[in-house]
Amino acid sequence: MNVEKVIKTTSAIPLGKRTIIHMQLVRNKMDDELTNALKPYEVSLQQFNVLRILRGQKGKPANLSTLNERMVSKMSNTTRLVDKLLAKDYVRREVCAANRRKIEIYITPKGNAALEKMDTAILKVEKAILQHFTKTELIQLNTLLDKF
Amino acid sequence: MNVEKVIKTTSAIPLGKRTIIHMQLVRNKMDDELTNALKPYEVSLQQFNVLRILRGQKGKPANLSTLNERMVSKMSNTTRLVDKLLAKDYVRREVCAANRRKIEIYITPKGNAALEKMDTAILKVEKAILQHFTKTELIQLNTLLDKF
DNA sequence: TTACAACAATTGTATATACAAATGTATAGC
DNA sequence: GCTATACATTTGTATATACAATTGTTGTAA
Repeated sequence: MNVEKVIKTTSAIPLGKRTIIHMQLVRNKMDDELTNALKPYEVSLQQFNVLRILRGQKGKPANLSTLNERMVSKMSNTTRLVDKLLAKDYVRREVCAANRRKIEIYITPKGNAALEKMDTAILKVEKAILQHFTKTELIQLNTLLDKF
Repeated sequence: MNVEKVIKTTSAIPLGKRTIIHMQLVRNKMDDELTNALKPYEVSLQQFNVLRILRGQKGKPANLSTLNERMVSKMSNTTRLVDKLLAKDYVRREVCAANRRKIEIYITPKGNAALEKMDTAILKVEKAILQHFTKTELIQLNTLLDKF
C-alpha cells in the first residue's frame, strides 16, 4: 500500500506525518475487510470482539467493566453493545448474586456456534491481510509497534 | 505498548492476530491523542484533514469527490462534513461555472489562520507519539506498512 | 430534439458512538 | 444505624457515520 497513491498526493509528506497517515490507512483497510467478513453473520467487529472475550472466559462470566477493559477498542457504552448480542441469543446476562451492582454475562451455546463460523471467516481475512509478510517481518513489525 | 497488557489477557495470541490487534490499538491511541489536540479548536480529525487538503490546493478549489478521494478516512458524506466547516467560516463553496453539478470548495483566510494554529498542536502530538522512534526505525516501519 | 445513462452532490433514515447525568447498590466512617 | 462516597450499570441526548434513494445536471446516441 502506497500512501501517496491512496490519498492521491504528489507532494512529499514528512516521515513522521507519513507514518501516522500510513497507520491510519492500514487500519482502515483492515477494519473494512474484517467488518465485511462479519457482515453475513450480522455482527459488528466490536460485537465479535466481545464474543471472543466471553469465550475466553471458559464458562466463567464477565461483567461489563471487565469486557470494556479487554476490548480492543474501548467504548463507553458496553451495555447497548451487549443488548444487541442478547437480542440474537448469543449471550445471557444475570445479576451477580454476590454484588448486585454487577451484571454477569455468559456466551450461550448458540453464541459459541455462531462464533466458530465467524472464526473461519475472520481467519481467512487475516491471512489475506498478512499474505505479503514473512514470519520474520511480522515479528519485526510487532517489535516496532511496541515502541508506540 | 504491550498488546497483552492493554487488552488484559494472559493467553498467548497467535502472531497474525496479534499484529492485527496491535495495529488497531496503536491507531486508537493515535486517534485519541490527535482528536484531543484538536478539541480546543472544535474540529474533528476529518475536518482538519479536509482543511489540510484545501490548503494543499494553493488557491485552486476542490470539489467534493476530489476531497473524498484524498481523505485519509474516506466517508460517504463529505457534504455534511463541509457544512460544518462552512458554519465556522473556514471554507467557502461555489457552484462550478463550467459544470454546474460540481461544487467548488475553497479554504478561507479565517480557515487558513485556524489551520495554522492546529498545525502547531498536531505537530506536538505527532512528536510525542513518535518519540521512541529513530529515523531508521521510522523508515523501517514505513517499509513494512507498505506490504499491507 | 429527445430519451437515456452517467455523474456530482444532497437528503433521509437507520445505526453507532461519545459524553454526561441518573439509577441503584455496596462500603466506610462516624 | 445513618450518611456520604464510591462503584457498576443504565439511560438520555447530541453528534457521527453508513448506506440508499433522490435531485439536478451533463453527455451521448438514436
